[in-house]
Amino acid sequence: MNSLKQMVPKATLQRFPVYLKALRKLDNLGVQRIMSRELSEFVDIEPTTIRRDFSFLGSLGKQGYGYDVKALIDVFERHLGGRFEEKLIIVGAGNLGRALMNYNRWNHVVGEIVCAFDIEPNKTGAMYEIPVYPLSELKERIPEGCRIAILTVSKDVQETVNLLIEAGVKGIVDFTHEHIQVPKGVNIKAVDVVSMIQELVFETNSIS
Amino acid sequence: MNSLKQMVPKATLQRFPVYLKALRKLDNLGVQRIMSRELSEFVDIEPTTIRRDFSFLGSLGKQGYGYDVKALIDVFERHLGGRFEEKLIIVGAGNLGRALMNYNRWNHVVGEIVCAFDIEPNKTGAMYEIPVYPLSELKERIPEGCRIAILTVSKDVQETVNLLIEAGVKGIVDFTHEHIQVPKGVNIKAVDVVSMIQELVFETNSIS
DNA sequence: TATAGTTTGTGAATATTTTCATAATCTTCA
DNA sequence: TGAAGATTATGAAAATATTCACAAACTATA
Repeated sequence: MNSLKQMVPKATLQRFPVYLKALRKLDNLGVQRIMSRELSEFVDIEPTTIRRDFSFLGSLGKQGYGYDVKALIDVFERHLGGRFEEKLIIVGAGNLGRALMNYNRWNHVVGEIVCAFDIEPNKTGAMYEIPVYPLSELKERIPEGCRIAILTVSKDVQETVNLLIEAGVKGIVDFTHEHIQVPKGVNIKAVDVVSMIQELVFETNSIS
Repeated sequence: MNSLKQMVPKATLQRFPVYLKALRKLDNLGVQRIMSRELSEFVDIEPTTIRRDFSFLGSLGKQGYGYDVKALIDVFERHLGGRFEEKLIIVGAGNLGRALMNYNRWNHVVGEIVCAFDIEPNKTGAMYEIPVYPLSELKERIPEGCRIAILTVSKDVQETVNLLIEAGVKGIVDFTHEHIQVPKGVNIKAVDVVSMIQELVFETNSIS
C-alpha cells in the first residue's frame, strides 16, 4: 500500500487507534470540527503531540480552524483498515474464542470474522453464525486474503502459530499466555490480562 | 509499599510483565540460571536493555554468571503482585465476563477473582463457582482491599466506572470500547481487540 | 478588503529511552 | 590459589520521542 512505516515513529503508531476511536465517538456526538487542544482533553495526549502525530499522515488541518472530524476519520480509516475489508479468523473455539465470536462490536469496524478453527473435531460446526472448521483444514478453509488471526488456543500454541504463518497470516492478536516466536514480517499483539493486572498492581503499589 | 515509580521509566515498566512471564516459563522448563543474552532471544529485547531494566530493581545478577531464575522471579513477584494476593472483581457478566470467569489460568498468578457484578438482576447468582451480585450491591459486596476491577459492561460505562472509583478501585482492566475519564491516581489498561487489529493492519500495510 | 484572532505545522530544544563501551567482579578450572 | 574467561552494572553516547515557540495560514467580522 504505502510505506509510511519507516517514517512514522512507533510511539505515534500506537496512538493512531486511540485517535480513531475518539474521533468516531466525537462524530457520533455530532461534532464536526475539532482542535488539537480539545481533542487533547479527550484522549489525554498533549496537543502538540497530536499535531505532530497527525502531520505524519499529511497536512490534515487548517490553521485557525482545526480539523474536520469526518475527513480525519477518513484518513485514519484508510491507514488503519477501517474499511471493513479485513477477513479475520479466530483460532481456538473454547470459552474465550466463543465469547469473541459473539463480541460483535468489532464487525463493520475493521472487518469481519469469516470463520473459526479448532483442533478438536467435536467443537466444529457453527457458533453465532460463524462456521468453525477443524484446524487440519486451515489451508483449504482460510479465507482468501486473510492476514490477521485471533489466537485463543490453550495448547500447542507455537505449532498453531507455525501453521498460521504457513497459511499466510501476517498479524496475530494473541490471547495465549505463551511466548511465541515469529519470523520477521509477522507481527504479534499480545492481549494478556494477567500482565495488565501486574502492571496495575505495580503502579498502584508505587503511588501509595 | 515502595516508591520506585518515580525512577522506573515507563518503557521499562511495560516490560516487567514480559520478563516475569518468560522467567516463569524458563523456571518450568527447569532452567536455573540465565544470562541477559539468552533471555534476549526469548523475549526479543536487547540484552543491554534487559540489564538496565533489571538494574532499576537492584543488582540482581552476578558478573560472569548471569541471573538466578528463581531469585529473579521472586523479585518480580514482589513488585508485580505475583503473590496471589490481589482480590479481583469482574464487572459485567455478559459473554465476555463469563469467559473471563472461566479463564482460570490467571488464578494463583496475580490473585483470584472473588466475585462479579452485573446490572441486570437476572444475571446474578453464580457462574463457574464465582458469585455474581447486582451492581447496586457493589459497595457492600466488594471484597475488602479490592483495588483492581475487570470491566466488561457494554453500557453505562462511565457511570459504572464512577461507582468503582467510589468503592475504592485504583486500577481497571477495560474491555469496553468507550473513552473513560478517571481522576489522578486511578489507572486504566484498555484491552481493545479492535485497536490491536488496526495496528496490525497498519503495520502489515506498511511493510509491503 | 483589511484586520484581529485562532490554530496548525514544524524547526529547534528538551526529555526520555536505548545502546555502546568498559570497569568491576564473579565463575571455573588447572 | 591464581589466571583466564565470562557477564553484569553503569557512565557516556546515540537514538528516539516530546514539547516549546513561532511563522504561516486560515477564519471571522466589520
